[in-house]
Amino acid sequence: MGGEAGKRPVTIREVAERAGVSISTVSHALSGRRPISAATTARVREAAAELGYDPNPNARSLRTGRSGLVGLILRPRYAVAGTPDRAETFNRLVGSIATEMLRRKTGLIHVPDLHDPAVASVPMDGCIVAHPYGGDTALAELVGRGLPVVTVEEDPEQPDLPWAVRLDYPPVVEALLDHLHDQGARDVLLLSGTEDNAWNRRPRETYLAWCERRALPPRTALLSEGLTPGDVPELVQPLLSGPDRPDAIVVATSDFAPLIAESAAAQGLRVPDDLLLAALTDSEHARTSIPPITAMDLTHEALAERAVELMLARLSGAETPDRPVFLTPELRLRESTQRRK
Amino acid sequence: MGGEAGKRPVTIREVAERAGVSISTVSHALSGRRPISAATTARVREAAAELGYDPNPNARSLRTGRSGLVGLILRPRYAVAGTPDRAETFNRLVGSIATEMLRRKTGLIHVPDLHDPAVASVPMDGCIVAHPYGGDTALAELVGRGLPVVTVEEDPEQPDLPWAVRLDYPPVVEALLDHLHDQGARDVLLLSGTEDNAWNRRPRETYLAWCERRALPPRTALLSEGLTPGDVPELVQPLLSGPDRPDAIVVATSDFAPLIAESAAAQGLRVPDDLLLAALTDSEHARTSIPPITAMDLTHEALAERAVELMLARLSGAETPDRPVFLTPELRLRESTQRRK
DNA sequence: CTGAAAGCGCTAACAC
DNA sequence: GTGTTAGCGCTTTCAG
Repeated sequence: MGGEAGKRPVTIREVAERAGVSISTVSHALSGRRPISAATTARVREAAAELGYDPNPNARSLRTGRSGLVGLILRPRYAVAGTPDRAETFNRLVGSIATEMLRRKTGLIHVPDLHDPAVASVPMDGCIVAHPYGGDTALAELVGRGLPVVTVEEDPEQPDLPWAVRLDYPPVVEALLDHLHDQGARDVLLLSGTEDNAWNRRPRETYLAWCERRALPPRTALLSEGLTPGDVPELVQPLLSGPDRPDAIVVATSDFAPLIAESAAAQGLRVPDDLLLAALTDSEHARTSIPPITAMDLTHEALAERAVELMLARLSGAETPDRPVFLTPELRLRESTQRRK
Repeated sequence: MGGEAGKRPVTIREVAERAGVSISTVSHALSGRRPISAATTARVREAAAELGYDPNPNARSLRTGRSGLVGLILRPRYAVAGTPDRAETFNRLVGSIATEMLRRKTGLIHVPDLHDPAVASVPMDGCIVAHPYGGDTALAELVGRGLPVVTVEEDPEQPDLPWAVRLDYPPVVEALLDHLHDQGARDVLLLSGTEDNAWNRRPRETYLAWCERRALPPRTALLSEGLTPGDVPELVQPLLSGPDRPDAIVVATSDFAPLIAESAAAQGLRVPDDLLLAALTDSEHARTSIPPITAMDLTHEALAERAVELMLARLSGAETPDRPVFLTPELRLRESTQRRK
């Protein structure tokens, strides 16, 4: 207790002096890494407590080569730049990872900027990279440094890196498309995001394959995740007008789904009667929109739990697994894809 | 690129050898902290790039005494132990702080456990402590170490510490109580949480003062934030039965509000007709409950922004402010307190 | 069971 | 403009 801000921290040397022993004895008494007599240990502990000694983590890490800290890098640009609304996905993943790390009593560092030399680099023993891009540069950089990395979702160019937690999109996306087809959709438009990550790539691949199998012409377009809500209607408007308008839309970014529903309404199209609508991530917007919008829940809490587990296993020297961990997203069917009979 | 995991990191010494200069020249060429000829600088940069040199952050911090990292400690127990549902508040604050720190290009560390000696301590230049308890031990510990601390909400026992972002509860809680009174409530029950922090203390104080001013008998009870949803109904049931049941309830934890509405319904009481209901923090549960529940939004995004701003100012040597920063929570009036005429 | 001393990689005085 | 060197605080040999 007590003590004013800015005062010099207590060092091991001071503890040693006070306890009347050498600094190595202090180190060993406190760490228990070699036998020290009970009496000495007690004296050292007492001195340390009285002085309020707290070992300097930098000195320790410099010596041992480990910091006990894990880094976290969230790749998608919009995660940081996005509006508060858009932040839900980000918050959910970050919050889950932080919670899981706290449970495991390991510090987590949000890595500010790997490439900017003006930004101090970060003392981490390993790093979780979430939603890497295809051929991700940050990922390559870390791996190049020899740092143990675990990814949340795979780098789509390196899908088989074993230290990863992946989402198994195909069955879920197919289930969604089949559902739309069952509801009568014959002209499904896919609006992907522009970030080149697994979340945009895999569902698109599945969609194209599905269209081919069903002998339906694929229709795709892009809608950047970074758009402001105000931009969406005018981009979507043209897609909804004309005789060849789609009868179903699957949009990646769920925050845009309600805006699409509104645009449709402005053209006299009702959801789900005239247009089926689904999103590839879940959010409050999707749930509370009227009508509620069918969405794929990426189960961030589960992703976080497994990623942390994998990272800590890797740091404890576990064997390289044969393949990534696969999790299945949850399809949340709601009114927006349920045609009233 | 390239390079396999586990290989020894490149040190400044190797860069110096490769560039054919001394290590101090490398240091200065890279940091620009003293004039080095353009030719030498170029050679050094090239050598560093070829080798994939990344300065060891521990060595640097040990030397300079600063890590460029800020810690974050979230005090409420339920923040970590809570259910995924309860995590919304936590996620929102953590996500906002992380986002804000990333914008400011400063690393953020979630501090795992300050007291557990088995947990490595953390190299932080300062620490944000969110929602401290009355006479908070972690806060005292950090201050005792001389570490610059900024709090999100105040330690209720030390309300005047200037390095804090506080919420100005009284006017908002009064507005809520007045609103309930306007809607006919004459017997308002306050269900506080059990965490001894500002969020529980301040509204309670305001409530008691308000009751006295209105000459109404105060009625309060506790409902721990850590309860599982299943526990709530049986605890609330007795409060809702009998002739002296309240005609309005203000419950701190917003996740419990819908459960209280259900308990009321089970006893034949409708919200808002027979019972007004409001919560002291906002959440998806409150917004999407039927009816939607009036709640106080703690504006975590704003809290985060100001706290980060304050911390970085403090670390840059800004003067101690005269008083804490005050923010006003937002009252979200919804159907649960709107009596149908 | 305890002490002395090397050295982790870096920055900043201090020479030249 | 560049090199040499001390030393940040700790853990860990190596001696005793």
